Amino acid sequence: MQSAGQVEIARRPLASRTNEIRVERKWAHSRERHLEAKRHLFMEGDAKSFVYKVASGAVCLYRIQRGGRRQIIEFAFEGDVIGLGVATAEECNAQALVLTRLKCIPVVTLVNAVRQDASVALGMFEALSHQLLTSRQHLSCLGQRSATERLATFLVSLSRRNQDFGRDPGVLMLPVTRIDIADYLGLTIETVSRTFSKLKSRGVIQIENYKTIRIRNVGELEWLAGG
Amino acid sequence: MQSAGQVEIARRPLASRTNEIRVERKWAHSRERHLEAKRHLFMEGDAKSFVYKVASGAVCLYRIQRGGRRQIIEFAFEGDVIGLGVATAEECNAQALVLTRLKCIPVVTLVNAVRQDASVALGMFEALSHQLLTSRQHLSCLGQRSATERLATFLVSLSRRNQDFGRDPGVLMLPVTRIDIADYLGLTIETVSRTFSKLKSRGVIQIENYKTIRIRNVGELEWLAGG
DNA sequence: CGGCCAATTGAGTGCTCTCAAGGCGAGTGG
DNA sequence: CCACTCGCCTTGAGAGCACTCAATTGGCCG
Repeated sequence: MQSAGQVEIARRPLASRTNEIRVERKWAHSRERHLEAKRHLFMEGDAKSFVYKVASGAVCLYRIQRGGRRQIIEFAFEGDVIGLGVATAEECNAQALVLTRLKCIPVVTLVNAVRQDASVALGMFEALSHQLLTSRQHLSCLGQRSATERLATFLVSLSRRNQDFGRDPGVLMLPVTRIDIADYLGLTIETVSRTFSKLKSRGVIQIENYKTIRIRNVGELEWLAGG
Repeated sequence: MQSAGQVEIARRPLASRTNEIRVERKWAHSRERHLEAKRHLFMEGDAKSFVYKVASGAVCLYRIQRGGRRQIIEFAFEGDVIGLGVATAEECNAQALVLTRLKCIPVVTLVNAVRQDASVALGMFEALSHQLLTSRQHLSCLGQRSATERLATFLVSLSRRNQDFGRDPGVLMLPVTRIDIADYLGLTIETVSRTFSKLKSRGVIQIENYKTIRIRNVGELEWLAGG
């Protein structure tokens, strides 16, 4: 299906360190904005005027469905980009979960930067590409997994994120309520709560308090999360 | 939150007719490949060597989970792009559902084109952006909706696609089996079948044969699909 | 006609949801 | 310091929807 040469070149595809640096510079020089917990960054249908990057805190992207049920599409934590895409209007709502600092680049500025500098374009492409992957993984999770597996998957992803940021992967400080978790995992708050209890009684986790979870058996948690 | 000027400029964002034309030219000059039904285009983990566009036929992108269950991430029909993203390896499996013709551009070629021509980059960005939107909509569907609503959503999306391609939106020629639908909607084949029967008995659809569905009550189908 | 595959239908189970009550912790006021 | 309240979480009981297992039907092809 392909020669060794093609594979070789494919190993350094659109992504690269250079892009990252150029893009980082853009973010570094951008304006910063603070958002209190529960405040909305934007609502579905708003004209898309900025692209954001979470500097600290946490934001959730969600959509409301008929019947008033809420689906959280994604949690955006430190380093995550929000609002990328070619649409002229926002496609979902964005709400801060806790006090959050955001880097903001006006779409106008970004479009110009993208036209002038291919590296910036590729940097954005990378970010978008990563979001697509995340979204598809989440999709698989919702389509196939039980409540226990979904929650385990969520906890493992938080643990991995801790590790990536040099924090203790064994202690999870949940920046979210049970309701948020439920809406993210496509469950009800009661099921999430029961599932936490089940994991606790199985000795997989320990619940220090509502917002702090200690992982006692990483192996089993990861097994439940499915690999 | 923004001035009128910003909104004005935001109305012609990264997407544009020019990009489309430049990108179309790329596709037009690309190599074509034929794939018989059930054949795989690529498997998860394969080195990413081409980006594809469906010229005719249908492809499904799927992942296998522990326990052997399959989640279909996306159906790719005529005009849809497959394999975009910065990863060096394929992230899911791609299998032809029927005899399919594909346009292929080597990743190497694409990367060069992207570096030289910002329009091509933006065209790819658009495609990726669209895929993200689709994926998120599908995610919401799986997270929140009942079997009936999910199937209705699927049928409505097929109907819309028919309309977009100038075909009769009232007659759906399913290029997929019940199993495919089940794996796409996160249901079992029996539930899909029962749901078809329910829609039939409610007079919403008419089942000409397994592969041909006639919509008898668009309004109710769209209502079930949730808007 | 018989074999095969896909789809349908039925019966029973189980996981998650709904509805409802109770517990925990923080903040407030007497 | 304690009682009260409020928000968030937990736990319980029962119902319902989708799943599992199993049998049957329908269409296609040799």
